[in-house]
Amino acid sequence: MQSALHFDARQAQGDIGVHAPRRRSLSDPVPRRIQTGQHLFHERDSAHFVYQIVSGVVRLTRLQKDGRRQVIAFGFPGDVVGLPSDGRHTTECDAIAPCEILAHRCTTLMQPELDPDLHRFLMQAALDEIRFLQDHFLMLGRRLALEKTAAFLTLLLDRIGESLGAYTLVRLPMNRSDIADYLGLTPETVSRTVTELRCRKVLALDDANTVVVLDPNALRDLADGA
Amino acid sequence: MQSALHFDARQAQGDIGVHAPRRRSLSDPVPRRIQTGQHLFHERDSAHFVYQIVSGVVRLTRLQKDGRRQVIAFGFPGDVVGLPSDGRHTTECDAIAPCEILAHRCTTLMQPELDPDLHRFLMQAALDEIRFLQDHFLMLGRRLALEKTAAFLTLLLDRIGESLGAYTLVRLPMNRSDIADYLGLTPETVSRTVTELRCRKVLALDDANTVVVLDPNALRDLADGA
DNA sequence: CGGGGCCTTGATAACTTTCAAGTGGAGTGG
DNA sequence: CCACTCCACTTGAAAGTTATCAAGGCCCCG
Repeated sequence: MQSALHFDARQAQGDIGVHAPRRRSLSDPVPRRIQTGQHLFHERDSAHFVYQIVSGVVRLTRLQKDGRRQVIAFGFPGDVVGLPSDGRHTTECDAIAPCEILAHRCTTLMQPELDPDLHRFLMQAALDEIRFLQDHFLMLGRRLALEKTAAFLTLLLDRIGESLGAYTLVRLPMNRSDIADYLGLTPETVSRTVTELRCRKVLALDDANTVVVLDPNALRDLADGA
Repeated sequence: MQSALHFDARQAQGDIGVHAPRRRSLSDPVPRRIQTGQHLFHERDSAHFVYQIVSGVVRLTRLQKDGRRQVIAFGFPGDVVGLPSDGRHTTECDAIAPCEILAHRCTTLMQPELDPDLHRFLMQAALDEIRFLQDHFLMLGRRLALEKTAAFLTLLLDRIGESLGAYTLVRLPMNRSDIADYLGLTPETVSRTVTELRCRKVLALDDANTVVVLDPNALRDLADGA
């Protein structure tokens, strides 16, 4: 247990909504800092805020009756997470890296007049989220673990790749289990697949969570089923 | 080829937007009728309308480079389909049963003042769509074909089941390939799985597309991994 | 009556999961 | 500074599940 570290969403919402200074957008004036492992919200929580990731990475998950877990998405800088349905959050959300996060009032979703600019921003975020979730289907729908993993790494490459001379560095903020639960595989299979990609000289690993993409084109081809 | 039957979205949009009488909502005054096999829109089409299904069923798909197809969703009465990202449709959409459909102008998405009620309706539709897509993940993420198929049939049971005395009738508007492409399986595996459910007395089939759910609880248990 | 599409079923191959063991690095305490 | 522990990752072997390839049945329709 790490109750001392546990981030109480209701408490935080109180802080933000009641005590924090406000700007025209009714948003956090400055990003809130969140530590690894802390929760932003839980599934079925009454949703008072949506969250915009400024830095860091969060993990959105759904828990199943039988205890298994599905990772719905990872939230990277620029993403908006916590969009509610029927006034409630639809997933768990916790940080897998230290984050800076802006909170925006949910009321703006259904009341454009409160903040027209923010409202438009959130509408666009919702529409983009739909497209992104559809993209995720193409990954889960792929048949082979190699294709799924290559598609996932391609996504990260485009999203958080850091140029490293001729190659590109991808720092994985999530562990093998997270990737497995995102792709519908087991951690062992993910591990084996990464090993296979390394043997094919598509990747090199500095350590388990630091990937160097040696051959981006080969990676994309594998992702597309070549 | 069935070019005579092919529904040209741009043509239809012209009809709706320019010639059709308008109401306060800028929507179709009466539902437009669509026949099986006709397209509402294609992936990457510039999006001028979103569509509300009044009756019938549509199929939302994404095509892959290698020719494979992922069924993203089926649109049933009450659903809104065609929500755009970056002003473009993100999937193919065609009817798999005769449909009545209302078209709503996309401009309302980003300009609440054009029709506040419709705007709120569409925002809610977008948020609901996000939750629904997340639900779909739990199906695709399941490990066994039996669990996936049971989860899918449970969804249809709740959505379009028709009470039939002690049992519930589910008329499948889609074929085995559609189900397979929705669940990330092959048509053969879907067929075998349905046969298995029939052997277990969970289902009975009138014909291949007419399912009688004999034991809904068993179906739900299987869907949850029991 | 013939053709085509869809569904079903069978046999085999390919793939992934499961179970188990071993490796290595980070953090802790002596 | 070193030994120890823990945890994540990796690797191996066997079992289980699904895909693939192939064939047959059924129904609708021309």
